[in-house]
Amino acid sequence: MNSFCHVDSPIGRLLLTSDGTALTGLYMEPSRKAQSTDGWVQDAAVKPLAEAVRQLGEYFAGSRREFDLPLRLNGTLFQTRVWRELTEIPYGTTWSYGELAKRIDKPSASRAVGLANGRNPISILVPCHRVIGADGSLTGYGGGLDRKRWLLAHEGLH
Amino acid sequence: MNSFCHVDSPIGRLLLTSDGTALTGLYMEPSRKAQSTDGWVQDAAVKPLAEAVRQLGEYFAGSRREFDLPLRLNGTLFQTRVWRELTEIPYGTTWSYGELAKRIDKPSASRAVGLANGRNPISILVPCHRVIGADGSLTGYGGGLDRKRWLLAHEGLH
DNA sequence: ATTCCGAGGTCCGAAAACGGCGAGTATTTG
DNA sequence: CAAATACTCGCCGTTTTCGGACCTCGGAAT
Repeated sequence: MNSFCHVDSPIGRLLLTSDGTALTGLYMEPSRKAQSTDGWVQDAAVKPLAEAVRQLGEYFAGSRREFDLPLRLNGTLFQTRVWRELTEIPYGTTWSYGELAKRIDKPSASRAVGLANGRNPISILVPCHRVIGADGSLTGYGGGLDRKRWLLAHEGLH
Repeated sequence: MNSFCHVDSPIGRLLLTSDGTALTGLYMEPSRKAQSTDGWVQDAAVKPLAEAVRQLGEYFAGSRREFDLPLRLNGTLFQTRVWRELTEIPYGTTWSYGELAKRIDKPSASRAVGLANGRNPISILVPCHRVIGADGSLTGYGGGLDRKRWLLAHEGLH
């Protein structure tokens, strides 16, 4: 049973989704890639949703640097490898797309990494905002570069 | 919840599947198009399965000529039209692929009908064995021509 | 800084291949 | 001469394949 809920944050309202046992999505609104919730149930009491809301509150308050929550990442083999690797980037740290590519043994797939990055279904918790260009430029972000900048600044960078 | 069960018959062991409310498949074993039952539950007590087993017993015993059971047919628009039309063919009767094609208002799609026929997920209950070539030849059958021959003979033909 | 090009995974549309056919001609048989 | 086979070709929904385009890059050359 799929459920969802919303939560407000310094970077706008967030949409969280869950299959009941794990968190399956975290989308920023408004955003082009708005997830459709047709036929889903709005229920903030679902365990993964409630837990995510709590940890996000602590993250934005500055008292939490790591998340501990079951995530379910649905994607191609390559995408899930990228997304899992993303969760290895420490708080307040940035990697380049190329570094991430090397980490998953595809040293020349940095551009494909960017593509997979853009498909990340769980923003913030899977910290795709911590990946920037090799020259230090932010290059892009699903929720808009402003939010990427905000998140990195919030983690003490720049 | 998907469940399945097996039943023996004069033409070999049959695999039956159900989504809990209707019958979703009937496959002959061994067969190339063996359905995978990964993650499914073996439970012959599920209503549609138990009912199908009972009616199949009567069919093979010769005391039943029509089936009465909820079926769920998953396929393309064209396929479901073909499969539904198949259930209109009376016991002990054969149609040609071309006749069936005319019946669904696609008089020149006899070859496509053959294709859809081969994809029939519920053998016997959706009697694709009652369709033969315009010249009377059996032409083909998912479970093998021997079984097609047997079924037609069982229904008093040839 | 800017431009150029090669890299690789994914998506999308077009095109071709693939059959459980059938009708119409050829070719073979008694 | 029939009548039974054999071949050819058009038929059409589905599946598979293939070729480009796209993109949150990076390094080398201007």
